Amino acid sequence: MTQRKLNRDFYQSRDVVRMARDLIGKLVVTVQGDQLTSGWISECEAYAGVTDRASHAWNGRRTARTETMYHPGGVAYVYLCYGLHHMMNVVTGPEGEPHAILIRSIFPVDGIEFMHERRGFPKPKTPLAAGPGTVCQALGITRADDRTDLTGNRIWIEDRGVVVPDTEVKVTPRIGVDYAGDDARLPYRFVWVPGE
DNA sequence: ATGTCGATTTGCT
DNA sequence: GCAAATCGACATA
Repeated sequence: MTQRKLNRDFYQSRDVVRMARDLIGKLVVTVQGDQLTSGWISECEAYAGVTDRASHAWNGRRTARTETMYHPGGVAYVYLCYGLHHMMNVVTGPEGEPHAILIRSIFPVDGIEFMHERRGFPKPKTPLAAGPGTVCQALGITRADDRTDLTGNRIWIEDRGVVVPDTEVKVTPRIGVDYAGDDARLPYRFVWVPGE
């Protein structure tokens, strides 16, 4: 059996946009106490280093918050948005290059009941983990998880051998980055649409 | 020190 | 469709 948990080499092995494409169909897992929750990554967006106006690290911006993005690939970048929503990113690439991938949606797999609990038992029609804020809420990820090593035993990503063909992956511009000028139109968002 | 606004979600009109 | 919720990061001074 090959090692399923993605290792540090993987996180540094390819361009951030290619990496975002390849994270579709991988399983993101969190462990909190004896509760394990997980889901297939079904939607994510690449934020490409210092040249990407949509990125927090655009133009080399380096602050206490963005410092995480400059870490070596394979750590989590988690920040607070609108004062109440946590955003979970996967840092990729070599140390010093601030590439990151925002996890926007998952298809829930393990611990679904516990994820419902974390979400406050939303109405049946409400998506459980569709949208970056709800993903973090369902998986129990908060700003305390910023800089968590993704090769550790708190948060990690597994390759379970699921192969998502290009025909099932929609590529679109990113959401909510209108401030980024021309870069707002870059095709850096990947959405898994099974059965397409 | 102060003001603006965000890689959003939810519920109400 | 619209606005409230809610706060820290960042820019400006």
